[in-house]
Amino acid sequence: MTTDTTSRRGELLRIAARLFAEKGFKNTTVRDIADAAGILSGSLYHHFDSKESMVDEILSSFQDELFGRYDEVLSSDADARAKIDAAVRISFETIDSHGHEVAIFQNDADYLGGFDRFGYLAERNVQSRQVWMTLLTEGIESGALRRDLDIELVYRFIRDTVWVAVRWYRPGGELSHHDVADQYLTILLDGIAAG
Amino acid sequence: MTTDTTSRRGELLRIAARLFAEKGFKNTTVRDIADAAGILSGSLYHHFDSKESMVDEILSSFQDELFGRYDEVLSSDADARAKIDAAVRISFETIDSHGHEVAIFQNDADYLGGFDRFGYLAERNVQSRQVWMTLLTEGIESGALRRDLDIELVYRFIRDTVWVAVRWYRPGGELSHHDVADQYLTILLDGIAAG
DNA sequence: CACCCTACCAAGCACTTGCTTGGTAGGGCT
DNA sequence: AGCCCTACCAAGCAAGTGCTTGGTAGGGTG
Repeated sequence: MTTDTTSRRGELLRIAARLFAEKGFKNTTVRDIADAAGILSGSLYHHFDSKESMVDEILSSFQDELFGRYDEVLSSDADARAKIDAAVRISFETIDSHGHEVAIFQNDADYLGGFDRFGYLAERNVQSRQVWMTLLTEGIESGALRRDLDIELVYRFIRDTVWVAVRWYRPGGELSHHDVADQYLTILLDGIAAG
Repeated sequence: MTTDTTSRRGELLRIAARLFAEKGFKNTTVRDIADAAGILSGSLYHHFDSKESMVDEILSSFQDELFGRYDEVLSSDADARAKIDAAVRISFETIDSHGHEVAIFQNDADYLGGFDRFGYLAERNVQSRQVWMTLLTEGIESGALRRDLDIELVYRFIRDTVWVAVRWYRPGGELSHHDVADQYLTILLDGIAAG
């Protein structure tokens, strides 16, 4: 046999991530994961402490990567509109490259947040809000964005719309993540009304 | 005792709907529902065939009501923009008045759709798409909406954004559903960019 | 009074769940 | 050859799951 030992663990995590994304964390059993990997459920515990620690590893490494990219945008010296543009594009790129992780976060963060070990999920939410509020405030003060909107609502609008696309976006489909981001930014910035 | 016999069933359904919305269908046990109602789990089966039939009843009656309202808008003689406006407002009103049902549909439709008895969920999705594509096509042809957008994408953005608000909107909070709809329609139609 | 009906209880069954335990195959290293 | 290490198997346990069964309290109706 000799499956590459260094990657077997990662392979199991990828399999688990796919199932968690498709069926939800609670609704995915360790036997589901083991079946998909061609082993028995008990054998998973040679690699991982628990089902929770699997999803923990999946989500935490994903979040670290994502917020690293946000930080790059925040600290860049582009103008407000360009930064908002960049932050939106990061989201759609992430849905393209890490769709499973995004789906798990979207669907199961509420449930997982109830456990101590997933406290960082709530922290990341706060952090995400700060990123966007900074960008939007910058946009309004620089005159790039209109002043007559509720900034809190605009934030929620963007956050929800951007991430919920994971429900229908499929990598390799007709529309690339660039296409989707282009269209979304057009709607967000200029609206769907004529003239 | 003598709890009003005609409403006891409905009361149990309301309790179940709240729990399904808060914790998800699969993650809500019949013991959770019974506890919240102050009875034993087995006693639920005097009123309902199964846990599935509870959520079935909750969702189907809700869907009937919702699509009845869409039909009214479609068959009205208002202009395209007014119809889109009305359809969006229906959604936020529904989130206000039937938040639990909307949440269940948003979170568990995928899972429930796997069972035969919930085939109407997929049908309703098709129907919803038709409603919106009709409205958007009408809007473009009448000149109310711009022609340079992917209509399929516009539909998805509207659908997702409108319903995902159930995640944060709370009836009786600072913002009424009218406020939210106003702001949302402004963003959707005219965008967030200045002048 | 006798009877019925609604709403419930008490107990438990069959199954699924996450996880544990003791053991094994087989490649690599000395 | 002897040994270790990684990856896995085989079996099963305790808790939790949806649901069933036989029974009961108590108000309403004839």
